[in-house]
Amino acid sequence: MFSFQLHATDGLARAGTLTLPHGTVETPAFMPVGTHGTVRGLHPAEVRRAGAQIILGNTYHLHLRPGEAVVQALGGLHRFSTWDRPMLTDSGGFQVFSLEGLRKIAEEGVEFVSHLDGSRRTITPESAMEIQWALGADIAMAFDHVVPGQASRELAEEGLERTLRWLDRCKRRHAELADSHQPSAISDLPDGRRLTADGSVQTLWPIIQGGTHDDLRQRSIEGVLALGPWTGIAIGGLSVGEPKPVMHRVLEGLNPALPTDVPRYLMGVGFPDDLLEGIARGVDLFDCVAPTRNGRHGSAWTSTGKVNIRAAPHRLSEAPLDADCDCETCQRFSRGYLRHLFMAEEMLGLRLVSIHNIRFLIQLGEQARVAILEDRFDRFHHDWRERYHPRGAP
RNA sequence: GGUGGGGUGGCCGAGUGGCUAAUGGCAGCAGACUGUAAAUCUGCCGCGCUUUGCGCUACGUAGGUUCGAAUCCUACCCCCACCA
Repeated sequence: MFSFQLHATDGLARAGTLTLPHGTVETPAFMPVGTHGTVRGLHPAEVRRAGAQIILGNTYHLHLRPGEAVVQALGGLHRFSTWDRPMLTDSGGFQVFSLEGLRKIAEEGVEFVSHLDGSRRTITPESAMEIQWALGADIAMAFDHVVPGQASRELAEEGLERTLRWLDRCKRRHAELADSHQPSAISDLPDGRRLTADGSVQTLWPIIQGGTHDDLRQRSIEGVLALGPWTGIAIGGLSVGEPKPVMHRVLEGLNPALPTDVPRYLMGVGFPDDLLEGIARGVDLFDCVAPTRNGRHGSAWTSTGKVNIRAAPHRLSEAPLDADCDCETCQRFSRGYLRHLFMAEEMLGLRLVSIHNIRFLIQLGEQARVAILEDRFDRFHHDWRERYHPRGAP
């Protein structure tokens, strides 16, 4: 049910196919983020047409609202959202980082003050598994302790050691859930719908931490592998405030220690240039809120750099966002119209640029894959960088 | 014709002697955003310059009082309400 086939490598870059209960994912691939069970602003059909093979959901947010019991009662996250392809749920570990000030970390778990109503919610490694099991994504993520990019060695070490201890607990609880899952014993609702998520099986992926310290990263991966085997391994705690060269160094340092026969997932990355830098360093999967968030904010990526569609010069432009893009937005709408939509605060504008940005990243993954298969990734990467000059970059 | 209220920067609208080139909001301009507390946030926003500063112009118009006026006085112009 869970397998990864590596088709080709080009330097450290890899092209493969990941097989999951709800379908396959050709890598390298970008996974759009759908925190609340929806890629914000977009219809599942639009996400699909943008080329998405797999999307994310979030444990913390879906636990608070509507609650995993509701999702489960309505058939699991796939059926609930009508996204019938692969899905991955994040564990809430990132919220330990992003909701700093609203949470308290203890060995047992993390106590959150709900940002919705102020109520106290505790997420433990065990409950993160139970929630994700109820949501029913193909891939569940271990509950981890993410620390900021500027974190001291001491804090990074604390985060990585706790993440390892929690991983052990996640693995045990997830195994219990899987063992107790008897397809023949799925309880049914009176109307015949199944209570468990599609009746399909779910896999658990661990997360490597260790901040920006190479030796801590090594310790983290050794600890993770000792608890294996795994069907995929995630690299967490990057793109959280550390300089880019540091992220690159950490990825390079990790490479020799990573097994080659499982996909590597770099969590929370990234921007287009980061995607290629990650692929160049052996990463297979990415996710990031940037395409949708930036899209809503009027910031679009194009093959020749970043474009702020609200900027005055686009007022009379008939050109598409990106002449080289095959997305629905670029095939149909002018910059002038898109700018108008943003100035008028029409929601269509937010959606159209989100669609473009998602398609842009997915297309980038597709192009990289072809280049790797044809053994010309370095050339592709170089040429791409030559054209893409994000403002403010050297 | 009379009485009362009012005319402030692109718009709305505070401000009733110095701390006011003038609070706010809108509009406009530019930027940020990396496992989503984000359709959010930040900066600029009279003109010019050698721009952490300097100069000029400015609160209907003209004049006056004062060391100093968007703020006080006079006249005029215009707008609104009510009365004839």
